[in-house]
Amino acid sequence: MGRAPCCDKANVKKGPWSPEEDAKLKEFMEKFGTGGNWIVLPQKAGLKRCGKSCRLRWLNYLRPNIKHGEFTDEEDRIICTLYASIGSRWSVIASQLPGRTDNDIKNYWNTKLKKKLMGLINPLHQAKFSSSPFSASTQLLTQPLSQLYRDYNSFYNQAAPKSLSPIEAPQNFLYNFPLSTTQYCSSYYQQNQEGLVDLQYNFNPVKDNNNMLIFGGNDQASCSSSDGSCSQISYGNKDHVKQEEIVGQFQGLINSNNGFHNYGKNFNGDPIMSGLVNSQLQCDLEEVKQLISNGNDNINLLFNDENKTEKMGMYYF
DNA sequence: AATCCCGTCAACCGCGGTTAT
DNA sequence: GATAACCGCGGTTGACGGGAT
Repeated sequence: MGRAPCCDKANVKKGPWSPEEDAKLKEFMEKFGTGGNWIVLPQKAGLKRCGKSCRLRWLNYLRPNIKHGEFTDEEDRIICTLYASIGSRWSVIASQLPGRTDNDIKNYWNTKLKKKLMGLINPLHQAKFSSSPFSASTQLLTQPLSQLYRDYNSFYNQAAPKSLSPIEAPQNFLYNFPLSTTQYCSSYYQQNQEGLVDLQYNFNPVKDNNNMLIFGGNDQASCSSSDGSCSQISYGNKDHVKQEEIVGQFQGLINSNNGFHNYGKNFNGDPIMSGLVNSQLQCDLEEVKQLISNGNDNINLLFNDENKTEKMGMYYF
């Protein structure tokens, strides 16, 4: 024998909530809280609703400190970064955005943010940067990372030096990418004496023991969740690094996404980049995700100012 | 003015893990 | 231990409003 049914399914109201229902629920919650049981709440509060419906209404709309309205650029950046790292775990993403609900973020992603990103990387825009050595074609690249770095600087120093402001990103940044549910790959980037970017990488069969994703160095930002079940996410120190360093990171990330197993060094000892860089950009969701993932923390480049499209083209090739 | 189309978002549905009986 | 509800989550739906035709 199990429990008694939670409610009389035939006698509960469905559909949009009326202001009167909202008022009842809000008043009850403010006086008594859930009491740890959503199922009996509607009865006590005098609502002809299923407890599940009450819970949703409260969490997504009525509870205090809910933020409605436009998402900020910073919020955009966080959503993109986390989506690239952990996928559609909206509750975890929501835990990083105080006042935002998972439902809100999910809707925002599906209706706006995803399209925004796809629009930014459309072929027309690609054409604008077709002279970039990084957007030339869909091809297999096997160049030393340092050469890519030089090419990139050479190109963009001529093309648009003024629009590239210093980029905020952690230095010596440790990225963790999910390989599977039990395996993560870490890629580690540093600037060497010549100002070029070396790449170190290793495979960690140790996903987080505590469901923790680590995005950076030593400093951590705390995380809390409305339901107490949050996965923890910490960010590293936010040293400023120069554009050149970002380039190195970015190259490495592309490589990461095109197959970790191909990672390696050439005969000269230079890290090589191997894998397809797709300039056709037929953007389905997975590809948007991949593109975000390529930029990873550098996604903040997209949300810096009015010239978002301009910057997108520069950094996504 | 009527209709269609599309974007938005609140709410529902169903699943998987957990918990009470 | 078995059963069935609870709970939280992510995917999907459908009502609504505004713009286009």
